[in-house]
Amino acid sequence: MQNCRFAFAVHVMAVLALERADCCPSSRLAQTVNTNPVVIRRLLIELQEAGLISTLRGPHGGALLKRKPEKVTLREIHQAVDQGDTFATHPNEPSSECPVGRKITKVMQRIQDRANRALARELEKMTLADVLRELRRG
Amino acid sequence: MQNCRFAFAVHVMAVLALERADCCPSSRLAQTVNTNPVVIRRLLIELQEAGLISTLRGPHGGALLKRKPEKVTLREIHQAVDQGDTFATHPNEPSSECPVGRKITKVMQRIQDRANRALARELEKMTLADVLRELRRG
DNA sequence: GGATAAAGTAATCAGATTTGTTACATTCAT
DNA sequence: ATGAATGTAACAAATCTGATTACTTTATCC
Repeated sequence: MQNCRFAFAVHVMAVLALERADCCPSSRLAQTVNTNPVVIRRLLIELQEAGLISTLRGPHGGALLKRKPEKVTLREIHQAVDQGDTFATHPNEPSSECPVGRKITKVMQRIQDRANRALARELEKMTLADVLRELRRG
Repeated sequence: MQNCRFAFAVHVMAVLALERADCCPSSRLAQTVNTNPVVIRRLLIELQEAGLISTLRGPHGGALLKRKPEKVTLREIHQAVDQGDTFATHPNEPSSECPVGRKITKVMQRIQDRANRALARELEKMTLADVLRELRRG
């Protein structure tokens, strides 16, 4: 399996959404996610660059949602922290002496693009507000 | 990025489709993919279990498509060799003392399911014959 | 029936990636 | 000034993954 940054990010965003206007320090976020504060801070930087949160230094600092949960799609969260492809391509250049090897990379790239777009379309349908709703229900 | 088994599998299946009725040994497949024959053989086992190919031992042995390329979807190839999820979940159990931590795993699982299904739907639309067509065109 | 060529398989290696950790610099409210 | 927080670099540890070696099993052909 792959990295868990998306899961961490959704978790963090959900906690921030519940906190509303209160700043939430990385130490607290780290506790509920059950990881190290530095891991969280690295994540916060990416969420910040994507314009989803802002952070404050100093006492009473921490992270803060910049938008209402209804206005944040899971696609944005995903792209913020996990900009890679859904699956990997050939690690070594395929043989150029084979008609398939010569062109497969380009064809695979097109398949990748379609897969990425399909995934993005689905994540676009879900917002942070939906996640909160599901958390309430169980 | 993740594993490249899907890319390898599509490559292998495309070569087998071009070979038609001829058996193709793992050594030849390994050459065009540019990897080790054992890597290919491990892949062939999975494709075989999925009912997409059959293999023969002994001299003039190798792998052989079981169906026409029009009847093989990329979804089948993907599921055969890459049955995992599109993204990973929390490596460590989230805190049960936080209302989010207590339920996030289940919610993430639902998100995963939707993402997996969306990906599968897209891959279902493409067949091995489509791949061959694109390989011919460039 | 022996030689040969292939798949099947187990064990291991090497490299890359990723998460977690420590330490420290920087910022800012009080 | 102090203290609490982020930002950040460096590194440790674990995991994953592709590649490799070596061997067994199976089947074909002479």
